[in-house]
Amino acid sequence: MAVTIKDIAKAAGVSVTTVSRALNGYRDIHPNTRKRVLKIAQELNYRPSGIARSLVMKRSQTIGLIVSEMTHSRMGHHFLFDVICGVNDQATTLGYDLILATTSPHEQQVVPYMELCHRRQLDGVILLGVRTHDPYLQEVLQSSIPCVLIDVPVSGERCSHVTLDNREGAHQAVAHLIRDGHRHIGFINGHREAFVSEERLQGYRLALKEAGLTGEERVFYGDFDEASGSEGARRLLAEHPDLTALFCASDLMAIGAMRELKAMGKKVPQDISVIGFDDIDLAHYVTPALSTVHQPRYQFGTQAVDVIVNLLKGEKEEPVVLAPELLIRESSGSMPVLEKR
Amino acid sequence: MAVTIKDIAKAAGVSVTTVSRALNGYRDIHPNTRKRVLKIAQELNYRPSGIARSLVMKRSQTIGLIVSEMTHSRMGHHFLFDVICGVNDQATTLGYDLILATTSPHEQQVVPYMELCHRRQLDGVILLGVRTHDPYLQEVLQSSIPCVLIDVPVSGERCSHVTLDNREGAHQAVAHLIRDGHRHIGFINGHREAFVSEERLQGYRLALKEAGLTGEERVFYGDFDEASGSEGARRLLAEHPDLTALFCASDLMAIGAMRELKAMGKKVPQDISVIGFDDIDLAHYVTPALSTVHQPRYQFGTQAVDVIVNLLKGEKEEPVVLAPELLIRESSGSMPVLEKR
DNA sequence: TTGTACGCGTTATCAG
DNA sequence: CTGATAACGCGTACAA
Repeated sequence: MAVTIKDIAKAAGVSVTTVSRALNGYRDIHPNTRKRVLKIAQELNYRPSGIARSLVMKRSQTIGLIVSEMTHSRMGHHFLFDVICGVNDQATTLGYDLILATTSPHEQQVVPYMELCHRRQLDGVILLGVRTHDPYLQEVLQSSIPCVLIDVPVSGERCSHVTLDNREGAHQAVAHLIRDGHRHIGFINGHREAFVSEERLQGYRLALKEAGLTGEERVFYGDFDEASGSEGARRLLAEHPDLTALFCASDLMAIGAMRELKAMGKKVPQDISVIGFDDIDLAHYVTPALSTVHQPRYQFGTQAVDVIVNLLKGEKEEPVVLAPELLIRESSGSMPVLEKR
Repeated sequence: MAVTIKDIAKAAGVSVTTVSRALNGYRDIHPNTRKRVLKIAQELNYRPSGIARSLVMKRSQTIGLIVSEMTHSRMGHHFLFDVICGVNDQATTLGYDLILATTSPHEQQVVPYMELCHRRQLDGVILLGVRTHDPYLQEVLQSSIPCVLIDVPVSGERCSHVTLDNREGAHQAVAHLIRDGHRHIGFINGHREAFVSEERLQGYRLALKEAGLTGEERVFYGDFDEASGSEGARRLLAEHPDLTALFCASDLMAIGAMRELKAMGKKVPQDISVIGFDDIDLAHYVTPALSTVHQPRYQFGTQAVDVIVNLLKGEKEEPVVLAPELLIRESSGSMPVLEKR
């Protein structure tokens, strides 16, 4: 059906070797021969077969983006889409194709990591959304194919990661609240199986400690989504009515918390301040606009590709840790100390 | 490096043919031989090469999802992500791999459609975000590989599409406004190069016509994003101060319009009603919550895959037209006739 | 039931 | 500068 280099060879009266050389820009070929071959290839509307090339070259110019729990995980599209865009754009720029695959903690038990990679001859893999105990984490390290994890601080021989300085991000947010006069600050964290949760907890603790508030640790573990934010607010305030600020490990939880606070008759930020994490689109559309810690999601994607491509060249890659940025909007403010006491 | 059927054959003392047959579940093979082969394959940790298989089978079990203007187009992730999820999930379910590729009106001129398809031996393609004058539209129809367009009402021999009944969606929204007493209804449409724009315009017109409001057509063409919604509101109200309702071809434009209206000192919905289109997440987070026409985005994806897979089987496929659903929230309401006059 | 031989489209090796 | 020839990993007539 489709025209191959064999057809071109025939039409040009040369061997396939020569055609291949002409097409791939080798130097040891007569300029005229090349021109003729190129012209015929053009006329015949020749398109190279990446498949065949992959088979013989043993590399596919393809990277896999494996996302665990794409639909349900973390903030769903609020977080994932930008990362995917970044990965896609940069992969395209660097001449790689992108295969999108999804999995889940369960799926990971039935389909081995290497199965996915080998089937498609993936040159490298970017892994997104894996939890601390997921099977793939081990398999990745044992695998011979380069991999970069996003938001999972694991590295190895052919393995690196890109993430945010989550500790610093949480620290900035909580330190800001403290500067605003808050002394009783609750923390609605993500679930324990996310690496970022531990890091953000550390940032929260650090900020409290710096302010001599060590005994004031109030943590609730949610699962990053809105409903758990509501629950967190309810629980924390039931146990600790003196809380004047809430720091949340995701914007979605912050929004859930704000909804709950409103239902409780508390005004944000007059009665209680709220700061989120992620800076998803919603954050500046809700009322009041949500103060939050911005994550450069698109960059996560582009950087991950950069790292994987370097890994592919055999270079050892240091992890990439991006900087958070605290954005203060309307949901946080000074604690009304004077009025209250 | 990796273990092949050749290795298995050697280890099992049979020919590669036998191995191939055993692995692929053929019947004409001795049960014991099969067991032995399977066992050895297992022990050797064999993984089949999809690449090699694709080469010989001439199909890759891969479908391409080609998105034009992924980052900038239409509502960006608000629309795309869910579709991608649907495509991905259903493709996985049906045993297909997914290659994600992006393009743009400009890119389409430099990289021919068939280039993309052939390089990866795509079995079929789902095309998203193409405009009325995009080059790929023609190429798709000439191509021999099956394709389904999303939101582009074009069909052919090996080509079908899935879309919303946009005309009906717009009609429902505008008819609803009319039932609420509105007589002067502006329409902020998307740009002219989107197929859906024309369809929604028809729905708007139909509703006006049914109410004997033919002369009341007030249309502004935006480009689906927030800023153009603001501009639309400004322009329309400047020229037609008597407007008491605005129907917008996207939620983003509706949100932009509401922002502008607020700036103009108009209250929604007391002074003017607003209805959007899409039902993106933002719609029910903004204040007032946005009335809108819901699109089953995830279904767009799954249906597209279903259609493409049937097309692959050689079946002729009818276009899929999904039903819109009007959701009335807070941004629209009865026209305050009595108070005003 | 099993094996031989060939082909898929391409690149690489090595002579000429 | 060019051309046989052999891979790459797998499926499949055809034979045995």
